[in-house]
Amino acid sequence: MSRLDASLLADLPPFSGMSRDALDDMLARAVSFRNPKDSYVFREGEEAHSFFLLLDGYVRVVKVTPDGEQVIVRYIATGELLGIAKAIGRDTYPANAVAAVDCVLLAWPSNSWDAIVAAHPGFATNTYSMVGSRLIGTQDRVVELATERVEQRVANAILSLARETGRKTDEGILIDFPISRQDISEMTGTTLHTVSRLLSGWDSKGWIKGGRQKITLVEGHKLMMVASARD
Amino acid sequence: MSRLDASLLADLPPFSGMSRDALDDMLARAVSFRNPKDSYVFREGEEAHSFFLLLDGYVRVVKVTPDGEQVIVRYIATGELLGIAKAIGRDTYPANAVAAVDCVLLAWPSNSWDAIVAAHPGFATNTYSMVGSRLIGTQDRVVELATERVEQRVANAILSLARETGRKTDEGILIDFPISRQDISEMTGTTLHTVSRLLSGWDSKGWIKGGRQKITLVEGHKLMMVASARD
DNA sequence: CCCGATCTTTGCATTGTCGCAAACTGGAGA
DNA sequence: TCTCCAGTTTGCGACAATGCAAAGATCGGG
Repeated sequence: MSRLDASLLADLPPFSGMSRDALDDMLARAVSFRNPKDSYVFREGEEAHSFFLLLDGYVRVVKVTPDGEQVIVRYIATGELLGIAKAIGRDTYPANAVAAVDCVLLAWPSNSWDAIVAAHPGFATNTYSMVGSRLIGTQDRVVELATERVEQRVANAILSLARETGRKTDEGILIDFPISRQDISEMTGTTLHTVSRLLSGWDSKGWIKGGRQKITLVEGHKLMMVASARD
Repeated sequence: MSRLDASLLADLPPFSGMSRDALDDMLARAVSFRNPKDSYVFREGEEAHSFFLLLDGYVRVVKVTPDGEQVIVRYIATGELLGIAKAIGRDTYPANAVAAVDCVLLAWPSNSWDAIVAAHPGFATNTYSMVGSRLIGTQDRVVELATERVEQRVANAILSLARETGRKTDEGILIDFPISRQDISEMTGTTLHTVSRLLSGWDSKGWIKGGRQKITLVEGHKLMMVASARD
């Protein structure tokens, strides 16, 4: 296992406002490991033995319906926490977490949650407000699914992905991990066919640049027009 | 203002596990008031001066889209907390809360949140796990909107309302507050017309009994069949 | 370097749901 | 009791999105 330094954590939102000593203490309680692309970090229903910090990579949080359809609940980006079941009074994970690329994670045993919270109230506060942000974000998603048409939802999904995980290239803003038409459809509640039709339409207008498991946002403002179109 | 007794709170989930003294202390910090039907408890964007416990009645939590469409995010039933912005690191309310019937509420000033949490860690834990349940419930709602058809979503909405707020009558389980077809449509992301068509269809089959702002669930298992129909 | 698996595109028929319009109904208030 | 209004029902045409099917493109591995 590689050596880890507190400076790794210092700039990450979950640890903001914490002293160097506190970070050392947090690190001392954690173990680091890797998850290759497409492997599970945890599975829905599984006992929540650990909670995690994503040190590098991207993780997809996925729910599966009784008849096998997949829905992507959210993407976790580098520096975010995941699997914090204990913080919300659960002892099993409520969804599946899959590495979207090769990932590096830090894991803390769930049974150390109370001790960590007691020792680091700032960490607790940060975590609870993150849960709150996710709740609000998920509610916004409900509003979106309830009121907007597919075209707008797909435009919004691409804009958020570009915003949260985008990397600037000379063509535009590239979404930083492999993402298929199918993935976009599972984020927006539609089919890969419809997504493909929309994306190739925008591609031919030059608003985005598509590729195999790749999307580059070229003209963000055009997509914003689509996303907020009144009709 | 009427006299309030700690026994009012003792059985409510947010206060479970708390001592009588602790409940007295909580009560001492709160003020009670009434909200007539259709009045706002708080509005989206407003500074979160207080958080609330619903002592009696039902409250609708509503979001409004840029073009004026309404979405009902959730119903708050008697005994639940609402407006706990401070618990999730916010200082404005993220949605509107409207009394669905005449309501009685208890309010605590938001700036006493930290003191209350420090004095009553059990209350804090209960609150955080409630936030977690709401997050998980909202995620389930996303999955539902993304994968199920209108018919199934409407069936599910009625089943949950009956489960959470139902009152047994001789005809079946009556939803305990006035609820219009429009309300159901705002919960399920459809139009009042489609809801009306579905309900009158089920009514003529005897599965439910409709009325003006009234729904009675007669044959729950039939609706469960609809809700989980593969096609 | 070529093959096969995976991902993407596109055409066409079908349909679930909406949007509009109009008639109906029940209950509250005068 | 009558009136009025908000809420409900229902018909019908329109269309967004799906489902199915098949071809095309791209990448990784042998």
